[in-house]
Amino acid sequence: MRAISLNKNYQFQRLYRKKAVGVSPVLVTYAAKNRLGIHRVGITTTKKIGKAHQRNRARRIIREAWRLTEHRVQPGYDFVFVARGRTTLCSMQEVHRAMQKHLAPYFIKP
RNA sequence: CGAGUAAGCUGAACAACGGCGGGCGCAGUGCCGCAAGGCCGCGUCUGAGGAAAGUCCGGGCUUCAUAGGGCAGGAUAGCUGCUAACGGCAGCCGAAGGCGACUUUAGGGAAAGUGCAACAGAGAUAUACCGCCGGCCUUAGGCCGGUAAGGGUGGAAAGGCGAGGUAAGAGCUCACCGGCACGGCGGCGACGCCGUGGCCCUGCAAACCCUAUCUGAAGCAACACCUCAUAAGGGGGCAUUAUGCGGCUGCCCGCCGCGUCCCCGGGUUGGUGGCAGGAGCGCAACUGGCAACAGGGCGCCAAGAUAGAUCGUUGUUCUCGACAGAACCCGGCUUACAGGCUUAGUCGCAUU
RNA sequence: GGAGAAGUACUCAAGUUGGUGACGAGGCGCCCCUGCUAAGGGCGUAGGUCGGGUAACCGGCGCGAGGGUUCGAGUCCCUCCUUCUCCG
Repeated sequence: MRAISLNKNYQFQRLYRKKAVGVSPVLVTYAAKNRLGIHRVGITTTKKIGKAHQRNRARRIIREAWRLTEHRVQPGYDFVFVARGRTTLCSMQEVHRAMQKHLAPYFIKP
C-alpha cells in the first residue's frame, strides 16, 4: 500500500514539538499517533546535508528503508524522518538498521 | 619519439528479483461517488544534464490601456556579416605576446566642455633648482638676460635618434623613425600603401560627459477558470467629491478606477489549465557560403512531477566511475568536472 | 522556482568627485584604587601572515576570493563564494 505523505509545515511542527523517538548518526525519527488508521510519512532533508543531488540521495535511501519496514509497523501513526550529514555517505542497510531500532515499539505484536 | 597549440565527442556496461513517476490499453464490475469520475489490479511503452548549476544577458509567452508621448535612468562600443534576438557567434582590421602552430584584446571620442593627477619635484600644462652661455658690478660672489642639450624628482617633463648649426642651445635646418593634417590608390568597411606639408596639441572617459544604436514594467508564486474566501465588528490617521487618493511608471503628460491607508479581530491558504510538437531532435558523400549560418531531403516524437518520480539487493566485466538532479520553454555566456577517444596544424631530435 | 540586500581585526562597525600610515568602540594585556572581587580610572597593544634583525624595529602582502582599468583601488568594472530577507 502507498503511504500518504505529509507536506504541510504545521504537520511537521506537530511532530517536532515532541521528543524524537530515535536518534542515530544517520537518522532522526519522530512519531505521533493519528486517528486515520493509516501511515503518514514525511522526510526532511535540510540544506545542511548538501546540494540537490545529495538531498535526493538521502531521500531515496530513507524511502527504500521505509518500504522494507512498513509492513511490520502498526497503522495509525505519523512518522517524520530527518536525514543527517552522514546519510548521503552510508549504505541503505545502515539506515534500515537504525530505522528498525527506532520503530521497534511501534511494531505489530505477534 | 618528445614538447606544445586548437577544435570536437563521450560522461561505465549487462542480467535477475523487488520498488517509484507519467502515457496508453484491458479487466473485475471489487471499493467510494447522485453523476462525471476516482482508487485498487494486470499488461505494455517511457522516464534528468553537459553543465539540469550560477541567474549574467537575449527572446518567446502572460498581465498591466490598445503599450501611448516626453524626460530621467540603464545597456552596448573596431568593421562586415549571421541570428527571432543578444552584451552571443563567425570572418576580417588594429594592438600586445609567442621561434612557431596560435593565443589574448570593454578596441568610439581627450583641438565640444568640465574635472582629477596625492607624495616627490624648481615646474604637472605650465616651469629656470643645479648646470651651460653672454653682459654688468667685480674679492669670494652677486644681479640681469638667453637656453630645455645634461643632472635630479616622478607613472608621466614638451616627439625619438644622429648630423649640421650656435656665445650656449633649440625642428632652428636636414636624413630616418613615430604621431597629426591633406591628397591619391586599393578595399562594402574597419583599415592599409604611397606622396606632400608644417611640427601647436601628457595621461585618465571600467570620472562626469559627447556621439551612435538599443531600451515601458513585471514575472509561471506571471496569468486564466472553478470552489471556499478576502467577512461582520472595533480603534486610529488622511481626505471631504477633486488642485485628492490608488494603479499603469522613477518623474511629467495621458488613460483607468474611487473614498483610502494602518492596527486589532477572525478566516483562507484547495483544484484544473498554463505544461511541452518546439526558433524540436537525429542522419548524410545535398545546394549556397572561407565560416557562423541559410535552404532543401529522409527519419523520429523522446520526462512533465507538485514535498516533488531513475532506487535497493545480488552477480559479472572494465579504464574502478568526476562534477552533479528538469520545475514554463528556448538561444548563449560564466562556473564545477575522474578519466577516455578523435581530428587538424606547429617546433625540436633521429632515420630515409 | 523567482526577486533583492549585504560581506572591513575576536565582536559591533565608520570609511565619496580613487591619494599618504585603513577612524572608533567593546574586548584583550599591564598598573592604580580595595582586605579580596566587581565597577571605575590610567597606560598600552593594535590584530594575521611572510622575509630580515640579538633586540628595539624595518619591509612586503592583506577590506569574502580571483582577475581587470589606473601611476595608484576598501572605493570603479567583470566573474565566482558565503550569509540574510521577500514573493495568493
